Amino acid sequence: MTYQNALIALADPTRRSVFEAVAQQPSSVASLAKSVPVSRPAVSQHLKVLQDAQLVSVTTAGRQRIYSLNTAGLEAIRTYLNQFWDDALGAYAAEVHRQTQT
Amino acid sequence: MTYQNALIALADPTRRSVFEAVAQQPSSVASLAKSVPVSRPAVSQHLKVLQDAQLVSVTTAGRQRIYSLNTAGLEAIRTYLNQFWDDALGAYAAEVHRQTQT
DNA sequence: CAAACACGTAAGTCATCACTTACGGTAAGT
DNA sequence: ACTTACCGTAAGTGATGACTTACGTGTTTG
Repeated sequence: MTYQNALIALADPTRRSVFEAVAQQPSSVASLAKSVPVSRPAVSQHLKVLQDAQLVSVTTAGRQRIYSLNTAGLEAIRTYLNQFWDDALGAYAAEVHRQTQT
Repeated sequence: MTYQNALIALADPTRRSVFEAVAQQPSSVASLAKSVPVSRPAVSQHLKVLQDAQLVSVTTAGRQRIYSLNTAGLEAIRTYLNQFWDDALGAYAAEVHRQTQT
């Protein structure tokens, strides 16, 4: 369920930039807003989407909100993608079998 | 460059359904259109996006176009995501180091 | 050669979404 | 207490994109 949100979250370029910045180093919202060509509220909205997708986590520190990487969303995508590697192997085996049937 | 297109391609639900159907079994366009609640031209458009993202490949067979799984797009996403696991490990190590500094 | 099939593409429509400004609420500084 | 800093949310706008119908191209069949 969450891998769908994670894929949608990482599809947008600026939201992906925000995510990459958070992954490199836990940061506040204002700090993240400086590394991206959009307004601070826009960054907040992106962070909400990333949080729903379990790609980032928050911790309140005084009047700051420190966002950090959450691997749960990444794990969700990875397990989803692994399924297709099995499909690829199956298809390859089937092809080999077909070629062998002279 | 292609991992961005791959993420965008897999973000849409119906396009993801088309991709999953192709991964399970190489199919023609008309065949795929039956497994999804949209028109045949819509499926064609989705397949174009998937092909640009190197998630599917085509091979012409008579008047049919057989689409099959292409692991290149999947590989692109995987290597992109792996980078963040390294980030997570680095952040964890830094945290351990901080906790150790009494 | 004509008819039918499989498919891609063009053009247009409608909804979703990314972004902005404006506002309210909480925590720190003076 | 008053001001300043940090942040989330509401409302509105513009653009992107997913979908439809209509049409053109190439391939098989009668």
